Amino acid sequence: MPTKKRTVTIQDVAKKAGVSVSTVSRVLNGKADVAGDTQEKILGVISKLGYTSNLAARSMRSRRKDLLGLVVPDIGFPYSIEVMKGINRAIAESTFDLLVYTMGDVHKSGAVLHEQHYVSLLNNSLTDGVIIVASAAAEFITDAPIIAVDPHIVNPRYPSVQGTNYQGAVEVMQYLLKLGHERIGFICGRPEIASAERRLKGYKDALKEAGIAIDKDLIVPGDFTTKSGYASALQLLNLKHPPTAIFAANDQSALGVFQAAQEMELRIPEDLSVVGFDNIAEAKYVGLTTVDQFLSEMGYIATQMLIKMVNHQPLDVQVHKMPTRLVERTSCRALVQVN
Amino acid sequence: MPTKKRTVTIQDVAKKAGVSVSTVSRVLNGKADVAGDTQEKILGVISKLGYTSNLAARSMRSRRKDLLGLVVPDIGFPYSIEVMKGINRAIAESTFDLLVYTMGDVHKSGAVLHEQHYVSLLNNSLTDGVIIVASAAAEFITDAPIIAVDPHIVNPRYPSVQGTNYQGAVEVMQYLLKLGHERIGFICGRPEIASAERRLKGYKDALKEAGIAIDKDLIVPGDFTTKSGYASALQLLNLKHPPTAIFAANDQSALGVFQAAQEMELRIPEDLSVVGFDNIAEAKYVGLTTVDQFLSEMGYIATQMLIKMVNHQPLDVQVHKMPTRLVERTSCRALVQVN
DNA sequence: ATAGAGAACGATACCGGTATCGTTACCGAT
DNA sequence: ATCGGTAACGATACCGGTATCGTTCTCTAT
Repeated sequence: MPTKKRTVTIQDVAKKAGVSVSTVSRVLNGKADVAGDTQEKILGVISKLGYTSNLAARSMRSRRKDLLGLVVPDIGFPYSIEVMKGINRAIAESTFDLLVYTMGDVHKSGAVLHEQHYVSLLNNSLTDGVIIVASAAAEFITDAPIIAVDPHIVNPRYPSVQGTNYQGAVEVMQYLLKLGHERIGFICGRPEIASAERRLKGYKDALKEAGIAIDKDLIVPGDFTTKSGYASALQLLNLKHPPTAIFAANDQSALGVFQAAQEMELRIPEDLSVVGFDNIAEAKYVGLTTVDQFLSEMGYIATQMLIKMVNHQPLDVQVHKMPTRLVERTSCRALVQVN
Repeated sequence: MPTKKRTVTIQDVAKKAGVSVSTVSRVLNGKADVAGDTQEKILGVISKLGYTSNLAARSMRSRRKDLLGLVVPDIGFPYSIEVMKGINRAIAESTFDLLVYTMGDVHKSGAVLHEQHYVSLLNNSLTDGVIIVASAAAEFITDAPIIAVDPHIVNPRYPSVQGTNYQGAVEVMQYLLKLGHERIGFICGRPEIASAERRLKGYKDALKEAGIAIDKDLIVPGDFTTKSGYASALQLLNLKHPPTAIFAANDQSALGVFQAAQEMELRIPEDLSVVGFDNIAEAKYVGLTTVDQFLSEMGYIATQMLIKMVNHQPLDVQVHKMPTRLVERTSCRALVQVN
């Protein structure tokens, strides 16, 4: 065990170089007021001592940190991953770095509280601005740049990037109806989340539009997980009049439908048509027809908007609506002749 | 635009509650020396004002932060994602939170420099310890708990969790040899990375062991990306004597082999056998036979080891070797009768 | 020669917390 | 009545940087 070496501070550098801390700080921040040879000497000492500045100390005094924060419920979710890819890309193109705060498990108790805590933690401490993904947190924050991707509530007090969940769901239904399906099951998302509610409404409205009565048995609960998708699919498929098609509120639960179908020895799409929502990476591999809501792009745009806010530039729009696109793969079958 | 509200500080809370900052701090940290009603009043003020403590300020003075840092090259990589899942799990079980630092793009210039910078940034500023994933950074760090997952160099000066890359590669080769393959192509990983080198050595040694001469044409370069896997696969498949099987240094490049095969209208496994390494999520969907090196578990164990280090508990081992397991799926075909 | 300007650098306050030590009030014991 | 002990709380130094202002020195213009 090596002796506990104290970390090198700016004081050490100043002493070693025979100058004041002020001068070292000036060199570190590229200010003009330093003679050429002094600067060289200080830089030499810095690299010799292996000095790196203390983020905490710096961010206390100076406003600008060139750092953006990201609060995400669960890093492991495919959904989060897609969004993060886009954020990553925007970060790589910018002068900012990224600090991700995660709470490990959304479902653990007090997660929302934690979430709020972290947002303000990042917010008034370390970062210039914060991106919140799929959350209701930070409703009380007013004093710093914040942007939400797919917020849980419809009209947050801060800017956001949202998918066109309603329109996307309607398109799915029109597609299934065109294929001749009339008994279409719907696996809900978490009811407290705005996007889940929008998709359900799209499902219902499209049926009404087509003159088909809504059968309550065909609408089953869910919480966006594969597990719940599996359970709900079983429920649907064991109905006396099971649906010919299932529309799951997201791809993760659609994957659960695949599991259930396999277990009941139903082939997709021959015996059952399935559509999801999100277009996560896995969807491609299982041939799931779904709605691409360009999650990565949402992350990308949100980051760019946040950077604008940090730089005190005006935003073109407070709410950026991201269009959706139906991605037709091999999980649906036509029951009628389609032109 | 709302007026720039100053963030609420401990001073504000103290003033509002009619006590000193010391007392507020005591309440925040759960110290005993506070009267019951005083505590209640302060807690009331805190929630009324929506106060949250400034991480930067706190971590400057107090040694313990209950926060672990993670430096990861690219959040979007399936490899990183798997490791992070395990870390996430360990974090959820612990009292620590996690701060992830990413630089967006490994391939952007100066990334290694950035990486080192971030490590020490987190290290001596914000976190109690740091996990480094797949990197050569932090060679110069000596003064704080650090652990590496799959480090780029063989013997880092700090503890690490490593896969048994050599053994895993040997097993793959023995498997392919048993299936009757003799012309086996190898797509390399990034040569500067220790694990890539170990896998290559496993490939060569297994061939030697089987008495098969090494054909240099069958060993092609790569850099762990799907793109390079695609290009290298084309190179192999256009050989005068193309291989009957390709062993890619990781799953990502194996995915590139799939692309190349599809383009050349070769069926897998009928016309070409493919094996990867890592067992990322995608591998399951395409039926890729690969080596599971339990990335998630590696992240989990590394986190637990780091927590021990932070708590000044002794480590059982400095280098935790994680065994590998061949996952047989549908991307390989037997050329001979196998008992 | 002297004033004024500007370059180069130092001294110090300050950011928002925590750690340490000091102070006050109140209690029972001598 | 005086004292010692303890509970409750306040005052202040300090963490490691940056921002601000002041100081010193040189050089040029008058």
